[in-house]
Amino acid sequence: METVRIFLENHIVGKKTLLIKIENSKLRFQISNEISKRFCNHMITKISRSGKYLIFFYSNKFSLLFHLGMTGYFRISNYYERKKHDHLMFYFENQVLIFNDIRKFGFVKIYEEEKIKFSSHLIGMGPEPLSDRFSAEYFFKNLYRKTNIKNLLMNQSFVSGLGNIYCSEILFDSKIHPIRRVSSLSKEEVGGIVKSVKKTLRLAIKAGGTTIKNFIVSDEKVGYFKNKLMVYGRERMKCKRCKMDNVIAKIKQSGRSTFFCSGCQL
DNA sequence: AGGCATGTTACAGG
DNA sequence: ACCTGTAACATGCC
Repeated sequence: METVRIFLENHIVGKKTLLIKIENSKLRFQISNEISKRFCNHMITKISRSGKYLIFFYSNKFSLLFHLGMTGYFRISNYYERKKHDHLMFYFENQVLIFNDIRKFGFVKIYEEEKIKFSSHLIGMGPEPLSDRFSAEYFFKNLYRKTNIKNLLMNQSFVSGLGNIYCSEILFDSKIHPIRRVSSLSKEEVGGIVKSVKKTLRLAIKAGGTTIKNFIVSDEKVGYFKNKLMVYGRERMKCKRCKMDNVIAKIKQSGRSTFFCSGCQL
């Protein structure tokens, strides 16, 4: 999401929205008809991100909160070319921004600028993983929780923005087995996981994010982190670290796939 | 053909 | 208060 934010910041901040067209209003939440009246002829002043949410700030002191769900993406071009599952178009002077979402788990909502931080979606979020607030000390204070390390990392109220792919990658990097109860983690292990979280995200952002299948940012060269994945999607393959054959395992945790090396993650 | 898997999260219920 | 399962939906792969 950070790479999506950077992409949008580079392309549409400072531009005036001339026309908004709703192609299909059915998303996780219905797209409000108010959107066109409210934002046409106003300028986008800033695009920020909170966890996996994006916020467009407009010059009229209103803002748009987006979530891309599993299959949502933005694309930009010089003219509109219709594609299946397009939901919303923002026309600018020489460009159009399109929000497309196959599975309709994403959404967009309108907020007054002052009120958005109190939105039910943002209010309970944990610290940003790359901020100083997400530290070994913070982590250690949460080891009383009664869950495994994979699910803790996935919990957006513990730390915001980590998705299913990154959680497998992070635990591989820290050599921690995903089913470990968090109460069993030592101070050293917690420190290592925090380091792996920051390292993995920094690398991913540098590589342009993790585009798999439909998670397209644009036609630009982005999404190359998928080429750097160490465990995700590598079931029964050789471990890239310990080199043992056929050791990458795939399990389910709370309904989500987890990949790990049964040789070097303890 | 049909069952299962897929990047997320809101909500219900234990 | 915290944790887990389920549902929302469309598509692709065995």
